[in-house]
Amino acid sequence: MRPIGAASTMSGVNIETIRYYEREGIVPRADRTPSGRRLYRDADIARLRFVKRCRDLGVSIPDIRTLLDLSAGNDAPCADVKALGERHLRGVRRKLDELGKLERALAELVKRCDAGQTDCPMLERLLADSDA
Amino acid sequence: MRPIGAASTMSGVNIETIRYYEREGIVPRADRTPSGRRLYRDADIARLRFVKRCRDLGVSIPDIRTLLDLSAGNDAPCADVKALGERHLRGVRRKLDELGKLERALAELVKRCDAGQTDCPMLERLLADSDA
DNA sequence: ATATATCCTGTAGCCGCTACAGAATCAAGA
DNA sequence: TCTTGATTCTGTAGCGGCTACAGGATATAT
Repeated sequence: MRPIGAASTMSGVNIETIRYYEREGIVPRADRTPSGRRLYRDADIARLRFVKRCRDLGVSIPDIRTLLDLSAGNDAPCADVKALGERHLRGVRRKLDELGKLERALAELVKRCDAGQTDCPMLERLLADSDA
Repeated sequence: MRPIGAASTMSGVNIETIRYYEREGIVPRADRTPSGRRLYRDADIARLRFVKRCRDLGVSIPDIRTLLDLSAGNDAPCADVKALGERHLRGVRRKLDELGKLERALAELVKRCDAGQTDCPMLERLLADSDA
């Protein structure tokens, strides 16, 4: 049973964020000392770490809720978890693709821009009327 | 001089977003009809399109402000614009890299997950104590 | 006893919109 | 002219996922 600071260090979740998760019901309300300070057992900290891992993977809070619900059921229906993972993966790949296009567009803009000119080709291009 | 709906269609910027940009001072306060409706001339719409292009490239609002300030100066200091573009490009590449790692991690998790099992390897891995 | 660290609640802010509600105004047809 | 329906107005609140206070209580170390 550790205080919130230790739980934060051990899980990698910011203290304020832990309290936020509790408010939002993503983690259950923590036990308290007589004076009202939160106390965490290892299982609670593991749960925080789970949430952290998911967040680092870009999983949304609602999706994490779903995963936690699934894992809480007697049988964890792997097919459901997999479906969620695949859906998320598709989203990530879409973003990756968009970001790649963006990178190329931006690199092209910067490349045209040879410093020292009075009229900046990058600005000109962004300001231009046409979309070409 | 067109009403906001036309300006929205022509620039690709949502009506509500146009009003938001005006509130935030990203675009100047539009002229008004006697009854108070906004009117846009082509130059205003071009400006909206500029903002839109930048946003599509992932440029932040503060950075767009900077670009607009730069372009408003008598000489548009190309070096400054280029610096901003390069900084932004570095940010994009960093994100691209992170997203790539995420994609691989997620694909690995999903791959391990052969549907139909009682215990889901994906959940297990996310719930595991170790970080390995 | 005191200093400092940690914790509490509650509220407000961040970004960049988006979504209302409720009222006014406009354009076009009957 | 009247009516209908589309468009616009202001103002406010909400989104996600935190983060940053303020102002106070409690714990720990010297």
